[in-house]
Amino acid sequence: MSPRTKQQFEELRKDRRQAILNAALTVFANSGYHSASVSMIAKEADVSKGLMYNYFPSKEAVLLTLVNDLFDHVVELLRITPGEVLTRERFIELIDLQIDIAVKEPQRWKLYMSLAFQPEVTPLLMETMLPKVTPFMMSMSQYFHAKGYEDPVAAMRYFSASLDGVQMHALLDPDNFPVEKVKQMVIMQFA
Amino acid sequence: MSPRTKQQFEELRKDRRQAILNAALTVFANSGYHSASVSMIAKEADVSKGLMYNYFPSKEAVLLTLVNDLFDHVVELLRITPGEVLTRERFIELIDLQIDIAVKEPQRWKLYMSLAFQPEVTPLLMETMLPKVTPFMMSMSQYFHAKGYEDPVAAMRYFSASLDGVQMHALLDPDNFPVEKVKQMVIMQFA
DNA sequence: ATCCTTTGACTGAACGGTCGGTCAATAAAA
DNA sequence: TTTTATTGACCGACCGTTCAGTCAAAGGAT
Repeated sequence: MSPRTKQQFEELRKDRRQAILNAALTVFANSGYHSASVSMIAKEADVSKGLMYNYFPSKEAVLLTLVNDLFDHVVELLRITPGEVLTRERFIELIDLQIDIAVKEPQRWKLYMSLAFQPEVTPLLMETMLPKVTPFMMSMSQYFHAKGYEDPVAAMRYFSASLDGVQMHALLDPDNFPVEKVKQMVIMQFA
Repeated sequence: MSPRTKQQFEELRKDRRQAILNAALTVFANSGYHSASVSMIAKEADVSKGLMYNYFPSKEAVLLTLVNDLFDHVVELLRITPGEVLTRERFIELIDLQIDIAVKEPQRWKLYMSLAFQPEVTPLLMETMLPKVTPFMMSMSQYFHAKGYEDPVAAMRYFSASLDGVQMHALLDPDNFPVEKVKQMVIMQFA
């Protein structure tokens, strides 16, 4: 009744699935979500177009999977526990990690940034993003509160806006943007 | 032997052209450049699809015109003269103006931001942008140099990254982002 | 007044091409 | 034979773009 074992199939599917995701990330990051075609992704993944639809129900589903994986990756990297109280060292480490993500994984981060202003995907983006970043936000404003800022929430918003700006510029001009120096300035200012 | 006068035609064309540009800005800002179709723009402008091509050679040309107009608008608003030496008041005014652009003209600025990560248009964008923003950059780093920063260029890059981040967040969450408070914090920090 | 000619803005059907998505047929393994 | 991954021809929809033709307006001629 069963040719290959369930396990064999599962492993096969897992690998193929990942190959497709990797290819999609590359193509999306290089061409942008809308300009990237399913055929391009299939070719990049060395797979037929049809097979894509055996693994994902739609092009959009591929995108959402990628974004979800990205957020999970970030959460795991930062290891923020809800309600965590930040020491100065921890705060500095978080700045360091956050900026490094953009530098070390430009593809993933470019994709994420490029979606921020694509109105038809932004709601879906926010939906999966918000619950995962709120603990981070909370700890941040708590940190600023402890530092004596009169409006910790505003400080937190300014801080995270600055961080995003730095990531953005680091991505758009990776050869000239002085990441390390800027990182030090961010730390000087906020920590 | 003569139909409408030259002048009549010119005025007519000027109005229609602007109507098309306004419609295009709306549609581009709401749907993003790639998702927006020429038909959508035509409908928004109350004009036939064909007429669009009487006024602009291509969809891309419409976009480039919009972007160019935006930059001219910004240059005129900031009134930076090449080589200008900034006083503290002037520097503060520039911060104020820059952030206000994003708040007061969200459509235009959203469009501009959404293009930053659309790889096939970015080169064209940079081409028309760079010569117009370099005077600004120069004056900035000169200001930081005068303030005694040891690396004025890095400071300038950090500063403009922060500004972009603030504009970005102000656009993405206009209802909750505390623009005025953040503006004061930017001034406190950099001026 | 009435025609007639000339102009260029304007329309909408149509074009070649590409898109996301489907599906019948096949390959391969047990 | 059964099961499941895999293929690529194929579909309808829509894309940006083109173009043959329509139309209102204005002035000269009658």
